[in-house]
Amino acid sequence: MPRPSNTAARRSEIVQGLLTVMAREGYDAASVLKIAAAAGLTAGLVHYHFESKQQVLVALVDHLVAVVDARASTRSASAADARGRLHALIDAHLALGDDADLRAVAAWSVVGAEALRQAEVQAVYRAALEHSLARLSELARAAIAVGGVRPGTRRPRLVAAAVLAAIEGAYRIAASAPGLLPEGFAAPMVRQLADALCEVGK
Amino acid sequence: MPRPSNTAARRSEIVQGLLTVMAREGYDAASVLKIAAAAGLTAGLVHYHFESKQQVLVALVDHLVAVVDARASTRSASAADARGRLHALIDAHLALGDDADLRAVAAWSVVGAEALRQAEVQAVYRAALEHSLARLSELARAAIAVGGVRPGTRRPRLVAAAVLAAIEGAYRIAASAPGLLPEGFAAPMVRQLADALCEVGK
Amino acid sequence: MPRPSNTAARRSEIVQGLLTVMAREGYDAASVLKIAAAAGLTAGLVHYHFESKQQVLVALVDHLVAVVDARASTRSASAADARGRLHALIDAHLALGDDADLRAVAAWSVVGAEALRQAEVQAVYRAALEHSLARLSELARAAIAVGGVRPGTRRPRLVAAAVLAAIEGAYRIAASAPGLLPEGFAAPMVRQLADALCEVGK
Amino acid sequence: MPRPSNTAARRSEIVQGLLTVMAREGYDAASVLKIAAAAGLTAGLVHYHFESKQQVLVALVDHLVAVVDARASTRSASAADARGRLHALIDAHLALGDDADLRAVAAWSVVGAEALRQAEVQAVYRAALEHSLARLSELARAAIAVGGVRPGTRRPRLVAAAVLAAIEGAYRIAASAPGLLPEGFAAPMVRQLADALCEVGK
DNA sequence: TATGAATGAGACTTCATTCAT
DNA sequence: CATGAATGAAGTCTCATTCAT
Repeated sequence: MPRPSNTAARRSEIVQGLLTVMAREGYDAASVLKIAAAAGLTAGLVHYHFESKQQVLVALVDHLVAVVDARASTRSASAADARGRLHALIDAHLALGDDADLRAVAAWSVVGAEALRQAEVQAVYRAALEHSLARLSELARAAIAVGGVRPGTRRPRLVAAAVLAAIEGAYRIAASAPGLLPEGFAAPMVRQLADALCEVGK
Repeated sequence: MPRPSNTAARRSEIVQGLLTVMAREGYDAASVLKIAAAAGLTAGLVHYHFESKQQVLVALVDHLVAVVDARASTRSASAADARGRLHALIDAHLALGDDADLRAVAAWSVVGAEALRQAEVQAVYRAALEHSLARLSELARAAIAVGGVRPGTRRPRLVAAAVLAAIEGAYRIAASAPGLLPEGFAAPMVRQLADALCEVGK
Repeated sequence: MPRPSNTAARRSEIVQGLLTVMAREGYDAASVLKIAAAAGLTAGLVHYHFESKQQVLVALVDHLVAVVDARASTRSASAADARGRLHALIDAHLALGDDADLRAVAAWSVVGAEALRQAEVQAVYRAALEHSLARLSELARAAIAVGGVRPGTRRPRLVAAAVLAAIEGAYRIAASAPGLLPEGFAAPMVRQLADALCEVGK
Repeated sequence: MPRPSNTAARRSEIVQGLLTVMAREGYDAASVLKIAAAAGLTAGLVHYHFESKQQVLVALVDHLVAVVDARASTRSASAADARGRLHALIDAHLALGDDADLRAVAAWSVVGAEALRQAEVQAVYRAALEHSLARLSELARAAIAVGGVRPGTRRPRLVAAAVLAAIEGAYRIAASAPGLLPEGFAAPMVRQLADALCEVGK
């Protein structure tokens, strides 16, 4: 009679531990000992559930992407039109409502830097950006098309790229220069940016 | 007769060493030994010219900011109008003409992550962003004002923030997900973004 | 009705697991996890059947000795004379017919090194050598005695020691410098060595 | 003005440290900390002078081979004839005069076991055996040739192999089953073995 | 100024062993 | 009997920093 595994739960706890520590101190300073302590576990156990510290980071990236995806689905459902869905996607990325979000933003900032060095992290980071870019492109196309115009493929892609860059930049600024932009400023800013570029594109 | 001091030159070499290594491997992995080797020096000498490794990083940030500033001055001089000067500033940030630029972009990406942990780095990183933000604001105001309109203070600030976020985001994407956006895409994209927001603001 | 115990079978599987892993990676690198995996079991189970990893090693030594003994009995039975029985004992040690033998040779090599550190292993290793030495002595005496001569006690002991050393050395060379001596070279070599020393001793 | 390097001396001290500890506890148990302590140094310094623990082992093998070679040269010089030179080479290997020799024997025993696992160690161990084998072959040929006989190539090679195996085996037995053979027994035993095989070969 | 040896702390990781289930 | 989660110690190695020369 096999004992029920608690691996999934433990892995999740460990990922949260990394999220917490990494948001505060970066990846290298997030020692396995600190990660474990933040999760209320021992260091050895981290390596029982993960092959290496790097694998914890990869799992964390997966988690962060999943959270944004889930938020996007929820918000998108209650949007009235294409422009509304574009805004919903932007908001899903830039929602900074609570502590958890702030930690996630800081962590995402670190992930980008870590992608420079670790091939596997770069792959998953890049995949996340590609995913966002594709969805943004699609929504931008629909938003521009409103009113019967049939946009080409270039304009939506430019809008998507601009929105994605602004989102990533807003993350960075919020995490690394806190208070430089007023709280709650990011989402409306990027929405206006998207609107302006869509408008001009018509 | 005392030897002439070569401290300034040595400091500059060391900063370049950090730039090179950090662009490739991040800050923590940029050991003093590697930095020294990249500069053709020995590890001990780094600590003769800098109090700590962190001080080298601070010096590097200063250097990166100075390079962008110098480039902005040059380009701005040959601009015809307010919009041209805004474009010049954007281009100064996003010029990615050669290897040195690519290394600088990657390094700047790492600086942002390091700002999360080191108060002194955060201060200088933040100061750099504030500096850019102020100049962008000013130029945006002038660009919007063209035609006799007198914009308020909010709109230019929003344009500046959007441009700054897009620039920082473009850095990140170029460094951490190379090839995701086509080469040479960033500068025109941000220029169009700025134009669109200025236009709508009129 | 209690389940019939499978302890004996399990212990044997575990010993085989250690044999396999140790031949490849040495004793320290043969972690309990690897031993268990090689036997298709789990790590916890190893400690249910053995008090410690060291006890598995002791059991392995017993196993290796038993295998050689059994082989010696078989071969000795079909030998015509004293010299033939001496050759049979040599062959029993140096038979390297299949993979199992090669693993055993490598493992025995590691056992010798481990005997340096672990008193209990040294005791059982030494007992095995004493056992071989005694039998070799006895057979050497009989071989020398052929023709009516009555050898003293020194000569047979020297022959036995030389044969034993050559056997142990052949193990070592076969395991740690594979291919240095041609395959199948060891047994005839030691037989000739034994013959020559017996001859001279007459 | 370059400071004089003490690296050579330090490396030698570290190698001696490994020799001491390894003779007592084997290779895996010879932690870098213990090696350093045995040499009166700190653990970090070991890695300053050696790339890895394995490299210390390789250096130790080189050292052990060099010691035997030097001893062989000395003894060989005062030998009267071919047989004498063969005896000198045997004695050079099996001299067990002092503590240093005993440690060396135990260490060599461990080296053989380690050669099973580490390719680089195997290479250097094998090279050492090949070197000995070639010299033994040559001397055996000369010893057999005494009296005008011209031996083939097979017989000397067999003598050399037997002698080498007996030497390696004697090492093993001396190290791992101390006292099993009387002290000072090994060298005469192998000399007689060599003589007997040469005699028969004529 | 410059070198390179030296230190000591701390990082990641592995592992024998225990134990609740 | 068997599993697999959990622990705690220990191991190798890296590194910023110091200092005699």
